[in-house]
Amino acid sequence: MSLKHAILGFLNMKPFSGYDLWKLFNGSVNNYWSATHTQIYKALSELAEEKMVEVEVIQQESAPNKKIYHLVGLGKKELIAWLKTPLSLPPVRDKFLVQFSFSDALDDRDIIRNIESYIKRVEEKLNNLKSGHYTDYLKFARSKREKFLWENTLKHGIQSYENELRWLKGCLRGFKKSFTGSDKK
Amino acid sequence: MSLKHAILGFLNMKPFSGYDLWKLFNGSVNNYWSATHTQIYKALSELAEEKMVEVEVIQQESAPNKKIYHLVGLGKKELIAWLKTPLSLPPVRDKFLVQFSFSDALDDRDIIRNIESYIKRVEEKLNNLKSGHYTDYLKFARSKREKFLWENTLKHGIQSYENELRWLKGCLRGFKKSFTGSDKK
DNA sequence: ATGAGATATGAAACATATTGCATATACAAT
DNA sequence: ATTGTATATGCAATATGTTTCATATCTCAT
Repeated sequence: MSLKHAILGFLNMKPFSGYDLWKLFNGSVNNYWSATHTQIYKALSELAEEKMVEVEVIQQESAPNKKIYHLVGLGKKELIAWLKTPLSLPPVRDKFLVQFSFSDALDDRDIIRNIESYIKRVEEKLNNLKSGHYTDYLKFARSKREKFLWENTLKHGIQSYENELRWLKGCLRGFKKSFTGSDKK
Repeated sequence: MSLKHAILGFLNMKPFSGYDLWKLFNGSVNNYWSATHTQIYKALSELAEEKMVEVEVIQQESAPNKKIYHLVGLGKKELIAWLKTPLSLPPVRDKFLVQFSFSDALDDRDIIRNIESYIKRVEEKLNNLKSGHYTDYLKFARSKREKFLWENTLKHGIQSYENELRWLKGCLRGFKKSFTGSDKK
């Protein structure tokens, strides 16, 4: 499970609670993995069973008690081993492309509407990434090297969505040019 | 389930058996969705239960019997409705980026090795896509519009992997320039 | 004061995907 | 002769992910 490795990776920086980790994941502080809180709590209790992490309970009055998870020897070993394993490309599973490639069953107008609506979503995402909300955590990098890795991870997201947008706009232009006028299949 | 919609999309072109569909999916004729044969057979029997498709059994002597699935009214309606629904961006879940962003725990050499190994995999994939193995089915397009959609779906794959490669090579160059020499963290 | 939202955790049910096993025939290559 | 590959289907177990529900306190705004 790669979620567990992502958690071990975070805990290698410093101890976190499940709630902290959820915010790190969802707040898209880094934009390469998403997870729900339920998933994270479950993974953490499994990691504790597997002796990869240790729990420290913090009594709190201002809010419910916290469980802080610490990375221990076995977990660190597992993390390093995983970080060194060569990964293969993830399987592609893109709903939009499924929709797009079967769209000959639709009217021209519906096809154009779909592309335009998806363009809007990608643009929103891109503005969000570029807005700088997500550059704050770069300050917490503990070395130039770590900062380099984080900056480039962020850049990956921006570059990917820019590329997606380029493709979408090219499609829209091409489609309108070739098929507008004949608005029924 | 989007797998079911992809299946309905294929059956809208012409009737297929589960085995045919598996080849269409895995043979990466189109490169935007992957599925195992087990998954496909299960989805087909569920679609039959839901009255979206109908089964026709073909007796064969040269090979085991075939079940050919036909799209019927209800399935066609469901397909058209789904094709028109605006989709949101898929969640990002990229193992390589998880590995990359936590790699400060590794030596320079291991980081470089990881990037180089991933570059090779992306290049293989790209050569594969560009080789033209997957352009044959474009001939089966029944309209200029359908051909346009399929060509652009293929182009999406190529453009995405080219973009990935650009990013990877930029990272590698940047990393070597900034950190080579100090080979321990 | 009343409700919304943040903090904090987790069980249970459901949905989806992967891996391994199982079966059976035909044809081509070694 | 035997191995491998293609055809053709599907069950069972496991892994992974999402959604819904449940609980409990504090703070801030209306």
